[in-house]
Parts: sequence; C-alpha cells; structure tokens
Amino acid sequence: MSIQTRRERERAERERLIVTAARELAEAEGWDAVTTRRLAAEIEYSQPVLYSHFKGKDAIMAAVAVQGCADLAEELRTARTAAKGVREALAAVGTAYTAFGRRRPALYDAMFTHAVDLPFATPEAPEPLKAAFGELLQAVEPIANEGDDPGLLTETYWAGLHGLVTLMRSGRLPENAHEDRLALLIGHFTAG
Amino acid sequence: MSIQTRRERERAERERLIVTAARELAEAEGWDAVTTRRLAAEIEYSQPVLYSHFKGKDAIMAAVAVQGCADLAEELRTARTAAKGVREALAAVGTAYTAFGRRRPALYDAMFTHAVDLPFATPEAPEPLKAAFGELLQAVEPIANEGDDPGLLTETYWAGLHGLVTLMRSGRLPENAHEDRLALLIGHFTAG
DNA sequence: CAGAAATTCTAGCAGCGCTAGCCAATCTTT
DNA sequence: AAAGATTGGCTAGCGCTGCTAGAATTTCTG
Repeated sequence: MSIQTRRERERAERERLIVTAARELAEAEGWDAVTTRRLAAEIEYSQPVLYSHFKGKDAIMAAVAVQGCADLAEELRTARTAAKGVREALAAVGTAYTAFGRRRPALYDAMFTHAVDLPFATPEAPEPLKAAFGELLQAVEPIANEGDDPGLLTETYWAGLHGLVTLMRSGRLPENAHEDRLALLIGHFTAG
Repeated sequence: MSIQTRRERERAERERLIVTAARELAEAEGWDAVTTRRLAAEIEYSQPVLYSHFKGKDAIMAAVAVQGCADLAEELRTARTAAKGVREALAAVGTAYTAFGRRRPALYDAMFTHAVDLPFATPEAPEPLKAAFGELLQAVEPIANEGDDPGLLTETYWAGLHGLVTLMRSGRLPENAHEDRLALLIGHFTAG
C-alpha cells in the first residue's frame, strides 16, 4: 500500500512536471516549439513517457489550458473584488481578461483558441473553467437588465473580449487603440 | 510578346486553380487535409510547382483568405442593402457575418483565425479585406453616437461577432443559444 | 535542326506525432 | 537470499509533414 501510494505520488508529480514544462516552453517560445521530443528532453525522460500520461499532444495542451483557467479565474477575481461599483467591476474584469490574453498569449491560445477536446459549456467542465466563467458571470450579473439571461449576457460579453484579444493578437486590429475599443465594449454593456 | 503574355496568362490561370483547389479541399475536408502533396495531386502538377507560385503553404492560405473576404463582403453588402432601417441593417450584417462563419468554417479560419502574413488594418491591406470591413463600417456608422469614432466602433462590433463565431465553433459556447447571444450583442450596440 | 533557356519532375532532407517491442530495474515468492 | 514475475522506460522506426536541390524534359531561339 505504501509503495503503491509513493509510486502514484511520483507519477502525479511527473505529470505536473510535464504540464508545467509544456506551459513554460510554450510561453517562452510558442506552441510550435513544444514538440514531443523537445518536451521529453525538457523533463529528462524519453518521448513515450509522455504517452503514458496523456493520450497525445492535444491532451497535454488541454491540461495546460485547464491550469491556465485557474490562473485567469484568480486574476479576474482579484480585479472584480477590488472594484468599487458594479460598473467598475465589469470594466475591471474586462481589462483583466484582455490583459491576461496579451500578457500570456500562448497560454490564452491553449485555453480559448486551440481546438481542444474539453467539455466547456456543460456541467462536466473542469472546475477551473467554470470558475473563470463564474468570475465573468458575477461581474455581468449585476448589470443585466431584467428579462435578460445573465448567463447568455456573460457569454456575449466574453465573446466581445475574446474577439478583441484574438483579432488584435493576430494583427487584424491595431494594438494601440485597444483601450478605446475595450472602453467602447464595456460602455455598450453597462449602458443597456 | 504574344508568347510572353500567353505564358503569363496560363500562369495566372494555374495560380487561380491552386487557390480554388485549396479552398475547395479545405472546405470539404478541413485545412488538415490540405497538404502540399494532396494539393499538388488535386491540380495535377508536382509539389514544387506550388512553390513557384507561392512562398509556402501559408501564402496559399492567405490567398484563399483574400478570396474569402471578397465573398464575405458581397454577402454583407447584400444583407445590408436589403435591410430597411439602420438598426435593421446592423442586425442583418451581424446575422450575415456569423452565418458566413458557421457555413464556411474553413474559409473563415483562413480569413480570421489562422496566423497569416497579411496587412490588415493598414492602407496596404488587400482590397477585399478593406471591402469586407467597409461593409461593416457602413452598417455601424449610422448608429454611432456623436463623439464615437465609427472605425473603432466597427472594430469593436466586429470583435463581438468574431468572438461569437469562434467560441461557438470551437465548442466553447453552445450552438443552440447563438441567436439569443447575437440578439444581445446587436441590442447593446443599437441601444447606445 | 542544334543549342539555349525556361520549366517541371524525381528524389530526398529534416522534423513531426506516435508506437511496437526490447531491456532493465523493481517487487513478489519460495 | 536467489529465482521468477511484473512493471516501466527506452531504442528504434513508421508514415507523414513542408520544403528544396538538382536532374530531366519540354519549349523557344538562332
């Protein structure tokens, strides 16, 4: 029993090592640099070891994405709780969200851009995903007009933020006017 | 001279053939299926011929994206001009945009998701890109509050639409509530 | 018709995700 | 404590990718 648990503990630790190495490598050099060979070298094991933990590279990215959602949720929470009013909270959360996307592009891509086999808008979604969405929801809920579904409104607000981040990051929207666009988006959501 | 022009004409025709084949293959089986070998077989030439026309696969995708923007611009124009009022026009354009993204996902990805080496928000941007954005702009402009930059407002509206399309298509937003979210987005932009 | 020039093809490189099958270290049993 | 069983990691390699060098063929020129 003790030996068994020690092994399981070591395995879990190595799994965390893989996910952390993948995230750090992706954040440092982009996901293109995260090859299974490179990742294996980074953790000082051979390639097949990765496949004893994860089904494939996509599953590793999914694990990184889940971890990233926890980070995002925390940052959103901090921003939201520090804001004074409901309008300020919505703005703070929006600013924190887009800042996260710009500061950690590779992580953001794993979370919200890359095609990934994760249940999102369902009860089976991993806890960190629901937590991140929940932070948005708590910021949006107070400014929802009666009759509006807060969940749907949050999804729509999220889509706006996501669009801003991705279009800007791919060079389709100029970076310098980001603050103005964000203000416009927030303004149109708080005005309603 | 005549021989020269004939050759150039044939070359241009083959280039169109490549772009069309790439688009059709992508729309039929997804971009993963568009390998240089497969594409070469499709146009009945050998692989290196592709590289005499385009710098690489990404350049082919960029060409497909430009073509796609022309398509989108046309559909947006149709939707906009058929609408009765300014609010209806904004809604019609938004609906047409998201419908385009859902109906032609591979094309949409090449245009707005895939990292692509195209000048977007500059005067040097290809004409079809500016045309597509121009359609959005013409729909947004009439509902802009005074003091708001219509260009920035259009970019923000675009971001909202883009976010809805991409998050839904990647399974992060449930498909069934799309109409409701779109209505919310439009509503918050027309309410101003 | 022969030489020159342009164009297309064959063949191959390096690297990718992923896996079969061997080998060694570890645990169990006598 | 030695022998057998089992777990686990490694080496090597498959089929594929985007891309390219250089041979070969076709086309035009003198």
